[in-house]
Amino acid sequence: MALPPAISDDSPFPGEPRTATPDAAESQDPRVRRTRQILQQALAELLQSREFDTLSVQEITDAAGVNRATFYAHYPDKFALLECMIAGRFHALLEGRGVAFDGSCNMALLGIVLGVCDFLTQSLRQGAGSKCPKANQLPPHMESAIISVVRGMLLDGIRKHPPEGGYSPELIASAASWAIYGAAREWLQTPDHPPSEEAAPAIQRLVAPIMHLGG
Amino acid sequence: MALPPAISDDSPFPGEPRTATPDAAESQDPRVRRTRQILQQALAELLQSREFDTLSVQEITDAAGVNRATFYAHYPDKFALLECMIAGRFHALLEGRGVAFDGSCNMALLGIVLGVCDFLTQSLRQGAGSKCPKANQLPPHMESAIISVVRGMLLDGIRKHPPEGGYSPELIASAASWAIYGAAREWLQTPDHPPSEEAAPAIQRLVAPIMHLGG
DNA sequence: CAACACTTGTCGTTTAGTCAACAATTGGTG
DNA sequence: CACCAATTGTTGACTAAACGACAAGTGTTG
Repeated sequence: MALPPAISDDSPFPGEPRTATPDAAESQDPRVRRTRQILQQALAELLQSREFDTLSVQEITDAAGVNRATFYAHYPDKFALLECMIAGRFHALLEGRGVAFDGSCNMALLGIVLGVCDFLTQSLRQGAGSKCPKANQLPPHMESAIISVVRGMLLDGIRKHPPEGGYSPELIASAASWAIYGAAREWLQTPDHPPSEEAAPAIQRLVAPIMHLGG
Repeated sequence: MALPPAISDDSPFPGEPRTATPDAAESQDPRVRRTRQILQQALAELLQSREFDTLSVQEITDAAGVNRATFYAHYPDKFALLECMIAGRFHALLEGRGVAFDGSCNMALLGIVLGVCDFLTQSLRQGAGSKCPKANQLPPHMESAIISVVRGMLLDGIRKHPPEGGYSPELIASAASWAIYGAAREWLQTPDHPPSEEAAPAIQRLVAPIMHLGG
């Protein structure tokens, strides 16, 4: 297997596999939680010194102290593990900041945008040791994982406070999440870019019209 | 069960249970390594804010994310867990300092004595938050655990370089380990005691004659 | 080309961990 | 005293993980 599988279906839970596990909801079993967390932790540590593409499933499971067959009981391949790890960590970052669609939608949106900017920054800083072919750029698997999480959170928010423009929540969420990521990426690659606290509100105002379509 | 079970038989491995597990050697299975480490870690964290006697097995397993029945598959009771935790951490301290009976026996003995002094000091510092009935004193379970580890290490050393006094290695190891602990305890309770680097050589010279009996 | 070392998924069997229930014990509290 | 709530070990059924082996694919080295 050389190419990562395409991301198509809706992401069920951050940090939890999409495929390969028939469990619809997140697993209650402590054993399952444990092994998945161990695997994600091991991957994160390996990524500090190694490039993702050079890692084999065997290496990951060895580092995790988990049997290789167990890996395949949770993730279809290493790309799925990477996605779940990214999603889980990004979700944790937002949760740690208390970002949620409880109060103002605009505040939540701003929090998400700021989260994307900061998460992107720290992800690039971490992988600075490896010699990337294209500098200041995340591997595509990571990008799609982040977008997927953002889309899920926006979808939650839209369903709590549905707009009235006739657009499907999925369409709005997809458009907005890709827009947020693209803008954040553009901001980060700009040579002398302002701090995230300054850029995020601008991006938020840029994307807000998509969210409030017809509202 | 109110009183801890007596420590009688020889300790097989530091950080590993003595009883309740039929495994003679340390377990190879990653699962049992994991659970034991998780349980010991959970106990260590709970001890930072709670007194050992007030902890229930349920609380420990809850903190560890391990089922209560699993606890009893590894340890006969919470006292055994405490012993294994202490033994494991003390053993790790010595290993981190490279203390072993490879080269000079006197150097190894000095390292062990120094280890006991420092381990005792840091153990008391950690439990400083809890209101101990007798200040500057470890609960008896911890004391016996430390002595047990020291005895095991001395036994290893004696068997590598057996003295010729006709005494059994077990007797020599027991006498020396209790002497070391007693001396270190006395040193620590002395009001204006010197630093461990100063006290350890003195204790070592005190105990050395026991070790070299007839050699 | 063949030989080689390595990786990828998958499978069946054995073992460890989970979970709910159990009787027995302990420690208050009215 | 009786009552209640919590803790202690233990059991049995179910499930996840470990382990070894397997066929098949991928380089790469001579």
